[in-house]
Amino acid sequence: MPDIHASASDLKRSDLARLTGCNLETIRYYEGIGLMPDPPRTASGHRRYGTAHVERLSFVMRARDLGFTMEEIRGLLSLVDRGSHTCAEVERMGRHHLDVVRAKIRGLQAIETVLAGTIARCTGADTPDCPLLDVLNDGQRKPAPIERASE
Amino acid sequence: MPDIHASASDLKRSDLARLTGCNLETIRYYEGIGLMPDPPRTASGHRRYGTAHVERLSFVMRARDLGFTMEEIRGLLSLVDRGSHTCAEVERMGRHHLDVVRAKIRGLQAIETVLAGTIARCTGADTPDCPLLDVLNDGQRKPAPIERASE
DNA sequence: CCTTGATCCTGTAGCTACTACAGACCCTAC
DNA sequence: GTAGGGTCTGTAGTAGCTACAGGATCAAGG
Repeated sequence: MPDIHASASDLKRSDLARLTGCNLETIRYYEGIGLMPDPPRTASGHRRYGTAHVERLSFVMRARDLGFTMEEIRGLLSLVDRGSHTCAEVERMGRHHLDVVRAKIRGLQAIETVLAGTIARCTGADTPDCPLLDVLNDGQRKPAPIERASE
Repeated sequence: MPDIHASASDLKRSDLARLTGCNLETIRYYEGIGLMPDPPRTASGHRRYGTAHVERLSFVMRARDLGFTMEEIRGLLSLVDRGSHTCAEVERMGRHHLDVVRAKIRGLQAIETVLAGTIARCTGADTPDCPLLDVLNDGQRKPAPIERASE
């Protein structure tokens, strides 16, 4: 039967993982790179977490879900940890990230356009001629087979 | 002065890099993972490439530009190398990749929606209160007031 | 009290797709 | 002949985890 006191504080690593949805090993990783503070330990060296750790890790997870890089999350956390952050600062970081996200979307949409347009011309027949291969070969003929030296 | 014969065949690795726009080291990497065939060597061990290598690497580069993974590119190349590929096969791989690309777009658009909607409520003031931090601290309490694109 | 099985610990290797460097060798021009 | 590049190999580093090996420890059943 699970420890009834584990829901408030005194959490094991597996409890923290379960409560946050974070992978067990990732918690240790975040600790290693300094995103999560070193937790207190039992006499035998086992990590014990409290509600502050749950909140901290949840913050990291939500930032991660929004696509922030570890470096950006580190920046957000250090702003908050500093205790004197402003909405303007946070907004600036958010806007920068939004720009990155939108650039990624545009890049993928460009790919989608080419890919969808090309595949639409595919016959789906059992012939070697293929518009997609033509695009990959850049409008040229079929690739000349290379005699492979080894492998 | 550069070798005047280097444009047709007998290319050095740096020539191949220049002609394809591929990074010098990446060529060796592609050779290592078997995407590019082991090229012939001079007596002293220097790689020499021909036009077939240029075409092959260009194919890889274009597939890469379209976001295909190395594994997918390997699949495309092995189809072509087999010499008996069909448009249907290539199309199937292309459609699968297109699905992946579209899923990525949807994921990023969901992020964009939340991020843009949240940042729009930022005051940009010198106060610690910040809608973006609210979302990161507790995704439930103050969600962005915008309909979420499903998935 | 002892055993068993689950969980915890540490360190390290693996993943993708490169990129970069160190140190040795080679090649070409002057 | 020598100076400077280019090329060779192997290895390490990047992001962001994830997974395992091999040992220590914990919690419950007998």
